[in-house]
Amino acid sequence: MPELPEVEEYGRYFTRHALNRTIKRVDVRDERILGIVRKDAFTRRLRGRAFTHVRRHGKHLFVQAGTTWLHLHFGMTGDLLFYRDAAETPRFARVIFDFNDGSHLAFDDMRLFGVVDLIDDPDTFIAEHRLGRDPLDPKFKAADFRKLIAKRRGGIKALLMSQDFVAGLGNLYVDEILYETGIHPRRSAEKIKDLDAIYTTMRKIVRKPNRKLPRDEGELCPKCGGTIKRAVVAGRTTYFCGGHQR
DNA sequence: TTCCATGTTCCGCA
DNA sequence: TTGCGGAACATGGA
Repeated sequence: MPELPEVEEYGRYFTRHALNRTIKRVDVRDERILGIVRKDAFTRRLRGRAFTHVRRHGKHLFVQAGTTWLHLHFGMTGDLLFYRDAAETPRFARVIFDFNDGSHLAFDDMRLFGVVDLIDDPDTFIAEHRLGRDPLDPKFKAADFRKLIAKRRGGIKALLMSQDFVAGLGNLYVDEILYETGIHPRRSAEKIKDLDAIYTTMRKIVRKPNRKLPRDEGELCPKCGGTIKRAVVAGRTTYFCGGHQR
């Protein structure tokens, strides 16, 4: 379930379990999960090393291992699992790291939309892929958000989901932000007055998701009693309240 | 069997 | 140049 808050949690999970253990063996079970790097290079460059430091930007996780960085993207169904007993190997493990102490870390991904790769430098990656600011970055202020949005036009939902605008928001959290702020997902960004409310709500939800938006068409809105509607906006199934979201 | 899925990218069109 | 809709990717679950 990977949007920013989930990827942040994977980062903490990685830090808690898989740092500073020597990598004894790298098992690439399905090469389709790899990005640029080929299987033999991937294995060779990590074997004997240890992961030392985890960094996240938007939905991307970067883990330092000597002079290289492991890059993880979770796609729709990516997951991370640390375990000691090989019998616990998850069903769709695509890459498994075996550590010297007998423990394992698996990247599990049923649909294979995720990516496991090696990169030289996260900052270069972020720049090259034109990723926007991370909502959890303490230096990302309301004034920065206002400046950014002033340069853009188009529907607010599509904009908030654009990783080059702000990195890390996906379908569910954008719906949540618009529900909380009472904004219709198709409203033009340039017509929104209260940008600070979006900024504040975005930061709040990404820190502590509340998942209050009902995801059933026809249900009554707990906020205003309006009817929950379902539509396709920016190419994604969207739930919003026909009552208070304008 | 059919539809749908918390993501990204590429293409054609306006 | 920007934004948008649609399709593609791969696979299982309801």
